[in-house]
Amino acid sequence: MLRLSKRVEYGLVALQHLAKTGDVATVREISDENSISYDLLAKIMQDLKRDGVLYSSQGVRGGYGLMLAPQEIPVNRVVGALEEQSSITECTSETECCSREAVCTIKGPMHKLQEQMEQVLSSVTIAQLL
Amino acid sequence: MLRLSKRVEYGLVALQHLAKTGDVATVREISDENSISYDLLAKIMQDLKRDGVLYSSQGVRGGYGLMLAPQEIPVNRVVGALEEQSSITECTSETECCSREAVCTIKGPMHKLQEQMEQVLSSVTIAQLL
DNA sequence: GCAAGTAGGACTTTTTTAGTCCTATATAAC
DNA sequence: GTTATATAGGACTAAAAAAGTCCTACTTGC
Ligand code: SF4
Ligand code: SF4
Repeated sequence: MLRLSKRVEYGLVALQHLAKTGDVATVREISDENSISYDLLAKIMQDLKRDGVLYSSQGVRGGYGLMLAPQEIPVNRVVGALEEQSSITECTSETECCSREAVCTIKGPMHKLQEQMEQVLSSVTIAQLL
Repeated sequence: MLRLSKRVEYGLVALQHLAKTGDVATVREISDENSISYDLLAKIMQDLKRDGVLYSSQGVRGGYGLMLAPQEIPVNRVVGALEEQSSITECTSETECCSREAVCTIKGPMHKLQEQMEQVLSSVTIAQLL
């Protein structure tokens, strides 16, 4: 369906929120203001932290903050951090692919298409969402 | 997951097949040569015909053929013909959207991203898969 | 000590995609 | 005009992925 998952969408919303306020925010704050499931967003924030886009501080008065400037966070980084697979087809590496690989005649072109998609996604940053 | 469905993938393979041979082919021929489920491909071909990309002739010695030159069939046309929804988010029209629309702050940017994706998809044609 | 936070495992539900099965209809060849 | 070979298409099942929920543990400022 060529659709971005809700995880990515929520992630972008959260990053936009942090970029806009320029301050630390708790998951609760972000989820409330944007009508996003708290539990779901909590996981997303953890993933973004793991990826190095966010830092966190635990305990009272804790929360999440941006590790990078908004213009340093391209959308494809968010996709990479939040989705298992972000390839346009089952083909990930040049070598292992789907069961039809032996007879497949579109693998090469698909990889090129993939690259172009990546480029679009990497050319847009959080700063452009403000 | 930002992934093209198998329907689109198989559709592209089939179109490539037709473009390569430049002749009419039956679903059986294409499905056999490319190890694609016959039933599944049959539906795909019907959809591509409905969209005007292919013509068909029924009965003995029938089959499917291209209605357009390979360079006149961009990938995004195939996507449009084979997938219900091809938008990057739930947002389709400018007006109706998801339940979070009232508080959503990324709708505009998402639409722009969508446009760029479309452009990539429309700039690659079947001719480039040969 | 306790309230406010993040960290994260395990799970259920829902939605989407992929794949199958069966029947009807058209037509060229004989 | 019968028959084999095609497309046309409805209905269904199975599998995979995404979305959402629930519960517990750990951290830390006050
Ligand atoms: S069909 Fe071809 S392009 Fe698609 S996943 Fe398989 S090998 Fe890759
Ligand atoms: S969250 Fe915003 S961009 Fe996403 S579907 Fe809802 S209204 Fe559209």
